[in-house]
Formats: sequence, structure tokens, C-alpha cells
Amino acid sequence: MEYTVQKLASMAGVSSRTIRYYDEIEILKPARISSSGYRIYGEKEVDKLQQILFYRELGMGLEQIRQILNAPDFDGVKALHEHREQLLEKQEQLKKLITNVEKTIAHKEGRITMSDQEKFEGFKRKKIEENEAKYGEEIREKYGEETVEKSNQKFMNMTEEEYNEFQRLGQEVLDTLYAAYKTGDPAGELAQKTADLHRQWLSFTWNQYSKEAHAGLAQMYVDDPRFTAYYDEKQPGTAEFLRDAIFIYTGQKK
Amino acid sequence: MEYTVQKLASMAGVSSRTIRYYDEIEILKPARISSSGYRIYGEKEVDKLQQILFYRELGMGLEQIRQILNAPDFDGVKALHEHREQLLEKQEQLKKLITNVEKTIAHKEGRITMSDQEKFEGFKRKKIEENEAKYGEEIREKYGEETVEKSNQKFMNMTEEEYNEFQRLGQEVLDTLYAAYKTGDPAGELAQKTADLHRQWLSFTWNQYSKEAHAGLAQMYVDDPRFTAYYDEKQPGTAEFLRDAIFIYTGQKK
DNA sequence: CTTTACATTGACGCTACGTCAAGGTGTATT
DNA sequence: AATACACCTTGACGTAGCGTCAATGTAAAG
Repeated sequence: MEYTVQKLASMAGVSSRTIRYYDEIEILKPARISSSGYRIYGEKEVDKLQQILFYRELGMGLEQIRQILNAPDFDGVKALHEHREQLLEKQEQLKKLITNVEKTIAHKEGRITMSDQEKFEGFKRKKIEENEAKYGEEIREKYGEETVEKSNQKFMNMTEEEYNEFQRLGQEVLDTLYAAYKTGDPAGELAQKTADLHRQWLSFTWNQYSKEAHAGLAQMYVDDPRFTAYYDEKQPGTAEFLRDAIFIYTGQKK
Repeated sequence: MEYTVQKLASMAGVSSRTIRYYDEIEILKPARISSSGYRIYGEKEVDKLQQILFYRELGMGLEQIRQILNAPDFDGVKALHEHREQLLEKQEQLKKLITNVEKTIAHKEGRITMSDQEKFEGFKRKKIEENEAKYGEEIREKYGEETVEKSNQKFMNMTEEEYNEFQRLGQEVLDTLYAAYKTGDPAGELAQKTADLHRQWLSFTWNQYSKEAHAGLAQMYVDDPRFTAYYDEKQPGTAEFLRDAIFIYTGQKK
């Protein structure tokens, strides 16, 4: 079957301008040009357009797509398998977003509490995924060795953005903790918020959360002088205060 | 909790430039400006940014988003419920795309046949969804009355793009049919492709496909002179030929 | 033979930022 | 007290991926 611009476009659900643009940037050339100068596309071009749309769906730039498709060792079937993987990932992320919107509804109705942090769950993964698509593994290999900070990051298997966020959240835990300490009430709202932020912070490195482990770690903050020093640096007694707050948060009895 | 540009940005997974841009276009203004000119954002702004990102995720333009959020009768919770609906729709579309990629793999491995039409299943829905998000119901109300063609379209509950595609596919059925007729073999590849295209064409208007109904319709093409005239116009005998092809396609015995 | 629908090549416009540049600020460390 | 360093500010220009005319030629149908 042969197609003119418009026919190909409406079949693929894109505009004819898009088809012409793809010709212009050399990403999808017509099979041949008719005697009157019309672009004519065949089976091969249809398949290539499909591939382009798959990559585009995953947020990849057209220039990048061109390079991939024009690579001499491009393997169409392998690419399709990768598309499948990525789409399944995207499905996971969508599920998170849906969970997010549902939690937000419950939050607005006052049924649950929700940290500012949590309000953006599901959005962020996408950025990471896009970066992955853009640069693949390389970025981590390349920049991962630069500094000790960053090699730490590599050790924890985080992308730069995750790492930044991890650091930021850690700081927020501290800020909230000091504010909560001033109230003096480990069962109070601020203290409980601190405990919750701390749980979120932990989730970056823990593969699964349990109340017992959380409470255990809190106790360790008091028992291990290195940790105690970290939390007590500005304000002595906060490590103990944090432990108390977490014990209440996790429902642990002393 | 109060945030500077960078803190808000990294929490939400966007760039600080994005936050500044949103200030510039008056879609998200800071709660206040610090004495040194820094933008400071609070709880309310965090929530608004979340809303913005939900709408953006659904492909809406920022200008449109601004109008919605600034509307005096904007209902946040209602919007969230709509987000949920849209996200579930998106999930459906993603499933189709995944099915598509899986089918394409099978096709490349020669296990199934696949029409050019089918190669773009799952992409198109998205365009429609975006149009819906952009113009809502209005577009159909507004343009739907213009011509008889279009009111037909409304009757069939198709968007303009679907309708175009429906027409195009109908033409393809005819083209392929005439080509197949020349081979003279209703069991041949071309004739069977025609039958398959015809099935796809039907799927636009039928809510569920069955081989029996398909075969029944094919017989009607021969029995009802109005239909026979339509198919036989260019080439007498094609209606009958199509019926034979479909009978073979559906495994119907005469 | 005319209408209608589709094709062509420019060329300019738009959105949603990315990316410098040139400078001011806040805080920690020495 | 000085310095480093990471953050902030306002321009201002650049880019991708098309949308949208404009002016003109062509194919198919009636």
C-alpha cells in the first residue's frame, strides 16, 4: 500500500505538517517522489513512523531518535522489547500518580495528612525516566566518579536528582525536628510530622519499611554516639526527642 | 513550611527555571518576596503547583491551566476527581499501546499479520484525549451542527479525526477490494486483507465484533441492491466477491 | 471544464522552557 | 574578617516541534 502525506498522517494520528517536518529533518524520508512532486510513502516508512512514535511517546527528542534509527546496528525487534519495558514502567508511574491524586482527595477532605513531599509523588519518576532515556547509563558512569559525594550517590544507586532530593528531605527533617523540639511535646503535631518526614527520608534507602525497624533505628540514634552527636549538634537532647517522637509514631512502647 | 525556588523545584521534580517561568506568566506567584528579593513559597503555592502539574501531565497548555485555576468558581476537589478520571483513561490508552507493541513484536516474528492501520493503535486515542482536554464538549456542540456530514458524525459519536480516519479506511477497503477482485481469488492474500480491513472498518461503529454478524452483513451486501450498487459501481461482481472473501475470512460455510 | 480537495515550498509564530551572563546574598569555615 | 561556595536575582537569547498562513500547482469527481 502506498500513501500520500495526508493519508499517512491521518492513519498515524499526526498532522501532515508533522510528516513534512520529519522529512525536513531527515528522520523519515518518503519512499519516492511522484512525477508531480508528491511524497509517496510505503510499507517500510509506515513501520519507521511507528518506531518514531514509540520513541516519541517515551519523551525522546527527534534528533536522538534519528540517531538511534539510523545506527547501523539498530535492531528493530530489540527496540520493541525495550519499548515494552519502558511502557510498563510508565504504567507503574501512572499508578503512582493515580494513588497520589486519590491521597490528595482524601487529604483535602481531611481524612489523612499528607506532607508537601508526598504531594509530588509520581511526577518525579517521570523526569528521572526521561533522563535515563536521554543519557542511559552513561551519565552515572561519567559523573559518578567525580567526587566522594557523588560516588556515595552511586553507591546508593540514586540519580543526581534523587540524591538532591534525598539531601533536601534530610535537611527538612532536621529543620522540623528543631522546631518540634521547642514545643517539647514528642506526641504533638510537629513532632509527629518530623517522624513522618523521617520515614519518607528512610524510604529512599530502605527497600521496605517496617515500624519495628524504624523504632529500632530511632533507639540507635540515642545509643550510638556518632548519631547522637549528629542530631544533638545544635541542640542537645534532640536525638532523644526524635526517638520519643518516632516511638509514638510507630506505636512502640518503651 | 516555606520554600525558596530551588527547594520547591527539587521537591516537585521540576527545574528552578520552570518555577521562575511560572511566576513570569502569572500562573504561580510566590507567597511573598524576602527582604533580599528572594521568592518565598508557602503551603498554598505548593498545592497550586501540584494542581498545575496534574493538568500539565494531561497535556494541557499553561495558558489554559491558568484560566482554569484562576476561575472564580474553580473547585479543587472536583478538579482532582476529574484528574483521576483522566488518568484512568490514560491508563487504558497505555494498555492499548502495550498491546500494540506486543502485537508488533509478534508481527515481526511472523507469528501474526498486522495491517498498517493497526500499527498505530493506541497513539491516536491520545490525540483525541488531548483535544477533549483542550476544548471539552464544546467543540462537538459547536462544529457538530455545521453540515449534514458532520451531524452524521455526531450521530455516530465520533470526533472529527476518528471520522476522517473512518472515511479513509473505508476508501482503503474499496481500493484493496478492487485490487483483490483482479486476482479473482477470494481466498488469496489480497482478498483476505480486504476482509480484515473491512472488519477494522466495522469496528468503528460496532460495539462488538462477531464473525457471524460479519458474515451476515457480507451476505446482505449481495442481497440488498443498494449495497450491491455501491460496491459494484466500478466493477460489477465485487459485492459478491467481497462476500466470498469474508465468508472465508470468518470461516463461514456457504 | 470547473470545482473541490489535496499537494508543494517558503516563512514566520508560538510554547515551555534551557542556558548563559553579570551580579547580589547567606552561611559556614578558616 | 575574609573567603569560599552555593544559592538567589534579572535580563536576554536559543531551541524543539510543530501550527499556521500564503501563494501556487495537481488529481479526481461531477
